[in-house]
Amino acid sequence: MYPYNWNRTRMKEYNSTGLQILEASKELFTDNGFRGVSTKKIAEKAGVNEVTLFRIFGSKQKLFEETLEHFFFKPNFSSLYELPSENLSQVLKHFGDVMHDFLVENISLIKMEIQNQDMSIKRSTSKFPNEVKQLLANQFMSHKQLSENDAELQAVCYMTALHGLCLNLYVFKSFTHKIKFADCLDILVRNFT
Amino acid sequence: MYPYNWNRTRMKEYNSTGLQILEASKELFTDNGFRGVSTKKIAEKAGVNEVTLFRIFGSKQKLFEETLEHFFFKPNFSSLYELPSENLSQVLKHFGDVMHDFLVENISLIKMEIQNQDMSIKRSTSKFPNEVKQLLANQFMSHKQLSENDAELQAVCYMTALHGLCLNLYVFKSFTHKIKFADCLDILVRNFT
DNA sequence: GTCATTTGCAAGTAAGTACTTACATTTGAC
DNA sequence: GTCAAATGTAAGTACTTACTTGCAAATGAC
Repeated sequence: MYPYNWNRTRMKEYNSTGLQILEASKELFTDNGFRGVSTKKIAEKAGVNEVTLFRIFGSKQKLFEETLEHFFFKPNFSSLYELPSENLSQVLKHFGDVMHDFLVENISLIKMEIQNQDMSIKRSTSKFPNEVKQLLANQFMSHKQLSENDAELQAVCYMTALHGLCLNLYVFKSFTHKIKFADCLDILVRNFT
Repeated sequence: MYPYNWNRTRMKEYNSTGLQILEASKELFTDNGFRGVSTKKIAEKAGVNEVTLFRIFGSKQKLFEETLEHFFFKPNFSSLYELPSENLSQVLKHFGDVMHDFLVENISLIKMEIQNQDMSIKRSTSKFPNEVKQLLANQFMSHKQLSENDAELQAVCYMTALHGLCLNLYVFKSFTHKIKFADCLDILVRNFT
């Protein structure tokens, strides 16, 4: 829990039946995408009658949105603002940890979103990047006396490097060898300092 | 054409009707994923009768595979082996260019594959990485006298950084500011040398 | 025990899906 | 002009889909 404020955007209340359905939805949508899942299968997996699903959520589309809403956590980047910013490598390390934990915590949501780019629900990938980039660029500027332009590029490279690393390790699972994130983060921090 | 040998794995011949269908398939599958497209719509877009589609390709699944097969190009990484390897930054630059061009050239295919992780068709993301990682690790070893382990980590970080950068720039389109790949590649090369 | 809420059950609707069959039309090589 | 291959047209099959309706059973607070 350490780097976050679990800051839900909205809080609808669901009884145990509704929660079972949400849980089943999350798993099935994650593995098969929106169109790859039928309400029948969701109900089955939730151990619930199909009609109950419609009574609670109204439609498959609304269930999908509610699933995202219910499981999606927004990281609190304020910890980056408050950072004891004497040491750039500490900043980058902390930033890497925050981003990593965020991605891991939301991995199934990210998969859901990747599988549904068409539905214009893109929280994890497109909402934060710009503000976070600026935040990180400021750190590069103050610690390495870079121009605004260079600092911005460094920030983009560092962020996307972390992003690509996590996607490859946890989503695409590209490498047969066991690669540890922590080791890679050390490398990145060293290279970017 | 410069970094590639357009090395198709198989070459089925299609007449203009078949090619129209493949073209329509590519666009529709890219935007909507396998399950988001009906054979009817593909036929419509191709300006062809639906039954013709089945006569040529047999099934929707086969059409999908044939679409991947037809548009997917495999980069020839032999140019990396033959590289005048005096200079690590040149190696990294060349490697970045190859990977960039490959990703750009195959962007719609990559989208198709991202949208169909369930179908176990993962060429771009999971076929090459291991061999390419080894290739790159060797360069790090010989140029920076790193241990095999460290060289491998550097290779993984560099590859995934490029991957993450391209995904963010061209697929997720994360940043509102116009960020140029070439500028970022310069940064990465510098940081990893 | 009563009563309202929640859930299950059975059946069904209207639409869409991949894919097939039979036959007619076009096309192009010879 | 002939003939075969390629394509179109129309219709239909068997299945799945999201979603609805009406009613019965269970549950739990009072």
